[in-house]
Formats: sequence, C-alpha cells, structure tokens
Amino acid sequence: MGRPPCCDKIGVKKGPWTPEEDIILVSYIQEHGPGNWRAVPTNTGLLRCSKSCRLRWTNYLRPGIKRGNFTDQEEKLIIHLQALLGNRWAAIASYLPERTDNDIKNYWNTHLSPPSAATYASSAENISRLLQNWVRNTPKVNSEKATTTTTTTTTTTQHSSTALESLLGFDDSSTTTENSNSADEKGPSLALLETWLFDETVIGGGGGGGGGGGGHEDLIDVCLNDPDNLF
DNA sequence: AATACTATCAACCGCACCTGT
DNA sequence: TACAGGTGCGGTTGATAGTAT
Repeated sequence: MGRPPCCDKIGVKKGPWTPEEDIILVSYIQEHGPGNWRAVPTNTGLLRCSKSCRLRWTNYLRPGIKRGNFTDQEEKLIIHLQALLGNRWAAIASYLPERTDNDIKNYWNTHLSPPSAATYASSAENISRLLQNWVRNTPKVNSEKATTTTTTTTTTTQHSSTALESLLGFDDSSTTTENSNSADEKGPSLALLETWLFDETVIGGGGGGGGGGGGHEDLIDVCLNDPDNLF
C-alpha cells in the first residue's frame, strides 16, 4: 500500500536550513500566509520538502516563539499537562503559545522525562488521589465553571473516585471517548481537569513553593480570562 | 592543549488523521 | 462510501556546543 512519499527524495535538500532559505520561506509566508505547504517548495524554488518547510516555520520562524530557558512556571505547567495528557506535545504546546511542541518535547526528554514522570504521577492511584484531593478542596467557582460545561459530569465527579479514573481513561471501557478526540477538542472531563490544573491553590498546593512568581499568575490569568487567546 | 564524553537542539521519518473528490 | 492527497503529530536521530579529564 505504499503511499508515495510526501516529496521526491531526489533533489530534495536535507539538513540544517541556511539563512537564505529562511528568508525565502519567511517572505513567501508573509505574502501568502502559512498553509498549502505542498505549494511552497514549488513556488519558492526551495529544494525542500513541504513537511520540512512547515516544520521550519512552526518550530523556528513563526513569530512569537520564545526561545531559551524554560521558566519554573512553564516547567510546572508542562509536568502537570504531561501527567494529564500524556505525550501529546502539540496539545501541551497549545497551553504554552510561545513554545513549540518540538521545544517542549525536547525539554521533556532532556530535563524532565522518565524520573519526574514516575515520581509525579506514575499510577492511576496517584492521579486518583490527587483528584480526590482536588474534589475535596475545590472551591465552588470551579464546580460552577465546570457545571456550565456539563452538569452530568460534575455530579459524577463529586461522588465517585472510580468515576475519576474513568474520566481519565484508566478504565478501558472509556477509551472510546478518550481516543476519539484529540486534546484540542476538549470533552467535559478535560474541561474539569483544566479548571483544576489552573487553579493556583492546587498548583501552589500548600506549599511549596518554589516561589510562585508573578509570571505564573500571568499565565494562569491568560488561561482563565482569555482562553481563546491560547488557541 | 588535546581528547573524550555529555547535553542540547534542529531536523527527519513514518504513521495517523482529516478533507476533498 | 471509498479513495487519494495533504497535513499534523510523536518518536527518533544526527550534529554541534559545552564540559570534564
């Protein structure tokens, strides 16, 4: 069933991009906008495959990308989101608009990956415990917000820890809903979790502290007050 | 000063999903 | 409804820079 490759292997340049290529790509996209990647190599004369052009744009050339070290807040957010969403880097990146999925993925693999993941929430029980704690401590605001999304889910969450597990998809029987959609298309349960996630009292969690800076609050503010901005 | 080792990042590859015909 | 093409995503690899010996 061989599907043809996205581009001819012959005559396609690989490896690092040169500044000249970057300029060509950027000016083309400035003129035509991103999209129709298939046409980009043809129209620009770049000897690159369409995927390579898209990748270069989204990971490097796209305006608004923040490079350099991740802040404490970003790191915490990534850890939280990874625990919730798994390795869905694109979905995680949507919460960090200034970072690319590739960046986040690299950061996770080099700084955070297996040990942190294991210690943070390696098991269903762990997450379930966290969520039970959340349910216990959740201010009404959260419930109300969640309720606006869906009342049935809210009532369910408040009463059963097994339901919490199934919400997260630990129960195989619930995988249909879980798998059918990507994280971008948030179901009610995810909306709940998001609310929990961005609730600073939970994140700050009693304590710890590492110094919750204003930057974190800013980020949360954006998430809570202007979520559209994130997508 | 030279070499070896490690960490980081950019880019590629293949698969899965989405959309149009 | 089925098929084909395009796009997006996640995993992996290779190159380079930085650090230690």
